[in-house]
Amino acid sequence: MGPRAYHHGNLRAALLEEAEKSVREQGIERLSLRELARQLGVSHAAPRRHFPDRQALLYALAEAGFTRLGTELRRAMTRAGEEFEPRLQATASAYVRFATRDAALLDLMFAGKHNEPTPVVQEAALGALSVLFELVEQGQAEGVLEQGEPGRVGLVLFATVQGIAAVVNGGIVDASQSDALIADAIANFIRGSRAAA
Amino acid sequence: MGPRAYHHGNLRAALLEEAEKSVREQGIERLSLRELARQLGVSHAAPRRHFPDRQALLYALAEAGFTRLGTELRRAMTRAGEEFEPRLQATASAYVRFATRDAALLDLMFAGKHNEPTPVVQEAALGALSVLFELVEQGQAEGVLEQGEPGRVGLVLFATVQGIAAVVNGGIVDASQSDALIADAIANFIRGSRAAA
DNA sequence: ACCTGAACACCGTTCAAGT
DNA sequence: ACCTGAACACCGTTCAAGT
Repeated sequence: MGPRAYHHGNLRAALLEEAEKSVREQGIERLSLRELARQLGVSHAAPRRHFPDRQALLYALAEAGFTRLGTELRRAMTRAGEEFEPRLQATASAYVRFATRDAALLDLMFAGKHNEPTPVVQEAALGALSVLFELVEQGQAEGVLEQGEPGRVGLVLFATVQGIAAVVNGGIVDASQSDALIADAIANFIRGSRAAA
Repeated sequence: MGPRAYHHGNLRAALLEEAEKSVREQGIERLSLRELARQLGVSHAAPRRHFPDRQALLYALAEAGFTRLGTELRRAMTRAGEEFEPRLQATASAYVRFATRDAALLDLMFAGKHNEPTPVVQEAALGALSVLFELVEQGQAEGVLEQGEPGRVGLVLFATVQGIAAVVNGGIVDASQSDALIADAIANFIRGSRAAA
């Protein structure tokens, strides 16, 4: 099961790996199938066996991105202990860290508007975001957050972390202020959704 | 001062207008300088007089986008009357409307991470976003929002509306639920930032 | 099954030259 | 000052052909 030579059965995985690196370093627009093929030592037509066109590669990248995001969020959540608020803070922090390190990939993952999302990407997205909804359920179970459909307040939470990521990535706020913004926004979210006691 | 023929002194404005339409209909990736030139009946090298390269055109589009966003936000705010909460709701609504109608342009405006923002774009952005900060100041003056630096809570507000826009544009939530999400998120923001009374 | 090489229609960018 | 036309180096995509 060890990795074989790239152009002997492992080309798909190699393409994804190289593409993810390229997107991180150069952005989506600069991602070139021909350049990828060159770096992996195959002909420019070889990728077509694994990805029928450029868009198919982008979809695969988005799916892999959601999978990785999900595992990073879950790890951050579990490492933060059992208490609700630190858990939420840590998870939001992990989200923004992902978004900052892979800004172009995040754009790709949530492109959604200009190239309709594949069902398989949709599913991967919901899997990653389920961590946030679990957190909301925990908060509700502990009586910290207001009751009601978890979906409603979960959506507000998701919008909150996504908004922080967008503001940081948009260059509106300096990266050094990122932690402070996370703390403010999450504290604000909790206060706003707090159970009436 | 009336509009002269496109290829006689008005090419720059014509390029911007046509490019904005193209970005709205086809997204940024499909925007082609050669195609634009074709549609306007000039040679493919003519745009170069007004925009040294493709990126320069994108920056100009972003700047124009922020200017338009600013006027739309301000109009929505003033039309909503004097009361704080309806004003905030209306302004957030206008923001999301802009984001929905010009999703690709919004991406371009906040690209920031992968092509560093020009100072002139930065300034246009701050001008548009100043509407949000004014709203925060009004809320503070009326004692509805907590005191403290308006920048801090203004940033949280901005992250909130940007997050709503991202969630709606990302296809996570159906467009029909968009109004409900806005109402929820803004109400949540106000509760979370409410003055301790 | 997987890859190659040539071909096609497109790009952005550059530059000498025209008016 | 503003635009043209040819040229260059790159794309994504297609397809017959190789192993």
